[in-house]
Amino acid sequence: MQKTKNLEKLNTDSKFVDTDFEKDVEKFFQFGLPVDCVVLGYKEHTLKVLLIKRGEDPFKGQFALPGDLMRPLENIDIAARRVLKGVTGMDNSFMHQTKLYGELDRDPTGRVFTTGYYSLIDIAKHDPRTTAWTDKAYWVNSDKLPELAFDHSIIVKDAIEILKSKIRHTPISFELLPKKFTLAQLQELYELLLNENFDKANFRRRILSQDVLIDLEEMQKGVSHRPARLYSFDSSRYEKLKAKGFSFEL
Amino acid sequence: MQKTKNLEKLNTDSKFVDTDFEKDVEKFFQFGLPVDCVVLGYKEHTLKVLLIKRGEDPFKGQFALPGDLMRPLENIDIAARRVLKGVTGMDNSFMHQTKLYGELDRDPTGRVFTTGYYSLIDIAKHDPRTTAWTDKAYWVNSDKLPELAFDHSIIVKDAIEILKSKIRHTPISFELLPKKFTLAQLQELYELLLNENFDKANFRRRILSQDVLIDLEEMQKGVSHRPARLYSFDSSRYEKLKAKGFSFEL
DNA sequence: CCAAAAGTGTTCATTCTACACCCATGG
DNA sequence: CCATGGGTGTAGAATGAACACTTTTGG
Repeated sequence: MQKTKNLEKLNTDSKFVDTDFEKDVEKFFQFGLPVDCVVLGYKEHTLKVLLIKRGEDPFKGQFALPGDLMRPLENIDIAARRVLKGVTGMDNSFMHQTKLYGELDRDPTGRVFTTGYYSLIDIAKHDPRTTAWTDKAYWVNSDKLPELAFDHSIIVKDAIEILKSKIRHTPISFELLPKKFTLAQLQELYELLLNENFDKANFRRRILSQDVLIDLEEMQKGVSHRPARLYSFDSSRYEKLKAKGFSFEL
Repeated sequence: MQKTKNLEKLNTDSKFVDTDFEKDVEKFFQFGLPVDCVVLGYKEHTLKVLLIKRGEDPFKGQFALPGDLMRPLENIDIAARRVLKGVTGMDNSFMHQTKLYGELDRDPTGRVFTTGYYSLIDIAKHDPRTTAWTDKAYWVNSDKLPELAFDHSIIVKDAIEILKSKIRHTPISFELLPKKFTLAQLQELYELLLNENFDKANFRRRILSQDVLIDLEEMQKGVSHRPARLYSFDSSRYEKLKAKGFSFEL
């Protein structure tokens, strides 16, 4: 896109209208609106990002986020889930939107927006190397990311930051675990994402004192040590407490 | 838009493609991508939202958020600022994006997305009733909102929730105050947004202990009581602390 | 000297931190 | 009976809440 000459003027003078530009409306918006997914995965206390290698220009051969155009009558969240399922084969994972990206120069082929999404999965259970994308999907350590295509590096950075802040101040962590989980699993997840170690005793007290877990009175089985107690998240209780001004912390 | 018959199928079966629908791509995306602004304002310890009365169908005569189509080569943030300036006359206020909205039925005229933005201003200083929008702009108490056009009620709710959570856990509050401010002004802002009262002594200690304010060694002038000390936010110090793992709280 | 708001000190209760210790299971 | 991780108790430090108090200005 060469028509950048008047960009500055367009974006500073609210009365300025370039008719050549206006004629391009159709062309620009024919590109549609994609979603790009930051699929985070953990394995052995490391946070990884699922990347693909682009098969086409622009940025051919470079790492990028998995994404796709939204279909004309497709819900945004559903488009994101479709992409996630395509790469990982997973259907039921949690998925949140970050924001809409639309810098003018983010795509060299024209005006293309994109909607950022993120999710988090347990790599051991859902290895994407069993799907259609097999030949081009890679797990890359989140602290050793190469430069990504488009503005995808920024999208990843934003997603990780948002997830970290959410996990501290909202009970999002429970969406990331199986329905029944042990406090040790929960602690592991927090330590992984916040990159911090917690004292076992203090961690359990802090979590339990918030009073949003249901003690299932059920035990782990088949482990060669004292079996752990299983809990589940009491979302209806949480909603009640929240309505009264309570807010989950840490 | 009558073609809703196949919507469900489209959104559950990832291989299903309706060619009639695909032909409508151009039409749908010609609507472009608007921004809608949740302009929050405070006055006498009350939080208000700036609404307009729609002059056209759909939802003619109903309250709605001020918004406008993004121009083909306009930056998203800049479009939001353009709208804010149109309604309030203000140029330099802070402004953050919430997310992209795109439910299929959010606009009865077709497939229209919108990008949510929010900002917060001091009503006393910037009364919008001096701008072009004069005849149709209203400040409405945030806890007594009528039902709004489109999905604007949801957009407002999301924006307020995000602002509240941000002000608790990040130093966003300083973007909302003048460069030089007193601790009392800061406290007032927190009390307003969180709808909670704080003990003066404890509040100041909490803020000052975070060590991100610069004491300007300067005093308020012309007040008929002991003049307050002026402070400013030390953003470079904050960035340094943040990089070391510190996070601002409350 | 009064009103009004700025700004400080102190006490007591609560919570947090660190660390030592006991418990239940499989092999 | 040992290794392994689950789970608890507690002392001392740090933090927080409540409230009384002092200070500085204009009128």
